[in-house]
Amino acid sequence: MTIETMNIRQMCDAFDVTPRTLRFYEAKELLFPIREGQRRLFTKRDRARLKLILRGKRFGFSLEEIRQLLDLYHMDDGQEAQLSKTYELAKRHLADMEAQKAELDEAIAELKEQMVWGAEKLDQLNKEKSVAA
Amino acid sequence: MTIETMNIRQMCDAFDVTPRTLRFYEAKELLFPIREGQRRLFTKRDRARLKLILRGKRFGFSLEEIRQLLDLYHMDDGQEAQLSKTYELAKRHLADMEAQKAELDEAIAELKEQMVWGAEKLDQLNKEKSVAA
DNA sequence: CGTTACGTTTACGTTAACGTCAGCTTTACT
DNA sequence: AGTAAAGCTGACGTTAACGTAAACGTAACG
Repeated sequence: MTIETMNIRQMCDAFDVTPRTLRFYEAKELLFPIREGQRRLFTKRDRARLKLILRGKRFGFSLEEIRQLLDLYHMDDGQEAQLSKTYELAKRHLADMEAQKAELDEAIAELKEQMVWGAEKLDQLNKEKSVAA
Repeated sequence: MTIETMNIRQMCDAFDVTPRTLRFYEAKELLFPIREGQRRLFTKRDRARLKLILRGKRFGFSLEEIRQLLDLYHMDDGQEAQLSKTYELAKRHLADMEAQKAELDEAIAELKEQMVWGAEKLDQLNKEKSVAA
């Protein structure tokens, strides 16, 4: 069975972030650890959110953008008031990500081409060297 | 026939950036516009580089990382000294981008799933409304 | 019971990537 | 010649996302 809650150190080790980062995310209302006295306890929900946060960052979204998106993933059945708004936001992000994917594919192709060129050049240099030897 | 060189305003309009940005990139040695008196003239080479810069930024690379990568694209046949180093760097970036692509695919799939859930919820809310009417 | 380890709050510091503004040239009209 | 437009060079300001350090709490260990 997996641990229900984690302290700050366990979180840091699990996700490779600093305590400062976790406190910062809490201050920005991206995470909501519960308190045991004054210590923070991070729940399964916090861990799911953190995973999404870190992923979002890798794709170049700001913490504020991510915060809004998290609502879609953690919308409890109570407050569907903003659901429609959140849904629109998600649609925009999805479009964003798909555009990013298309461009990424192109960039990868181009870089590969350049590297073929580079490999040829390197090969050529090595041949010259072995002739000189 | 395409224009050989562009002034700063034409560049800004073409790439949707500010003059400050172009001067900043020059200061950081990412661009090397020639001078006509004190005015900058951006060549075809500068335009190619700027395109790569902006693309790199969208993938979350820092300007410094991008600056180093640009060497691979604009290595003239003279200074192949650093070619091998640059090649290694490009390999790392390529791996980076392919990892990013894999994760992006996953993220897109997950977000889509969430949106299906959201769509169902929205549908449900609309039905309740029309019953009430 | 002292101290070591882990955690907390508060607050100022830092870096990247520009924005903004002042003051000066140069070019383009009229 | 006068002046408006476009560009230039500093130089200081700004925002996001943390880093870092001080000063304190508390819980367990020897």
